[in-house]
Amino acid sequence: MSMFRPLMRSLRAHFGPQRWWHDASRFEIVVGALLVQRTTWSNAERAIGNLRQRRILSIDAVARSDSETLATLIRPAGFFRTKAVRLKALAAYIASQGGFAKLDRVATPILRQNFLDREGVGPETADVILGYAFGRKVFVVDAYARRMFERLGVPFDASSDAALKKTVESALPDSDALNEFHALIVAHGKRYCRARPDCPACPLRKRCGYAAAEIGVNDRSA
DNA sequence: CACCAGGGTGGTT
DNA sequence: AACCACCATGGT
Repeated sequence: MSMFRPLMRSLRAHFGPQRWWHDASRFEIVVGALLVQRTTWSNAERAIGNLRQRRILSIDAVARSDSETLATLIRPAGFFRTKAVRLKALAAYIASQGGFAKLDRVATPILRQNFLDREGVGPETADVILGYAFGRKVFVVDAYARRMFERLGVPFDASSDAALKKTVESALPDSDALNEFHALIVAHGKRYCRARPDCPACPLRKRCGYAAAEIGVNDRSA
């Protein structure tokens, strides 16, 4: 069951360190997590750049801005009207709870549910926030992870993200490792598996720098 | 031109 | 529970 560590090592050897949000503020991570939904990071980055230029990258500044202003600024991220309302509400929520310092005292399961209760924050976004902005020991289950593990023949219940999440969280030591693992899985997915069910160029099949046999699991895709 | 990207929500069957 | 339409920009 502990094939995740060797998998992460070979992914890192292949793609190098990812360093998502390495020099970003905690609130910027929250903003990024919401804005990047169903779009590219480059588009989300432009939106964040617009917010920064207008000095609207703090909890209070976003909470005080009107949705129309936010919508204009985050336009490149797509779904901008929807996201503007949700972003403002999310900032207002964090402010209402006394900011990050107070939220840091909340237990992970409770904190996760609190974020899930926000409009526009689903399982993946909540876990990105918990993992990257709060340093909680959380693994982000996304489409890339499910597909990769399925291809590798990792036995997991396809109907339960929670089970897979828990399994990976138990296999890796801390938040940093889980964050890096998720980033590496995304890097792999973007490079090789983008919108291709058969994934002809996928290194998990042939030209694999970290072949399934190498990490001790069965390769179903072969 | 079509298809998709680091999702989530609300409605229908 | 499994679908569906919708949200919308920017890249290929």
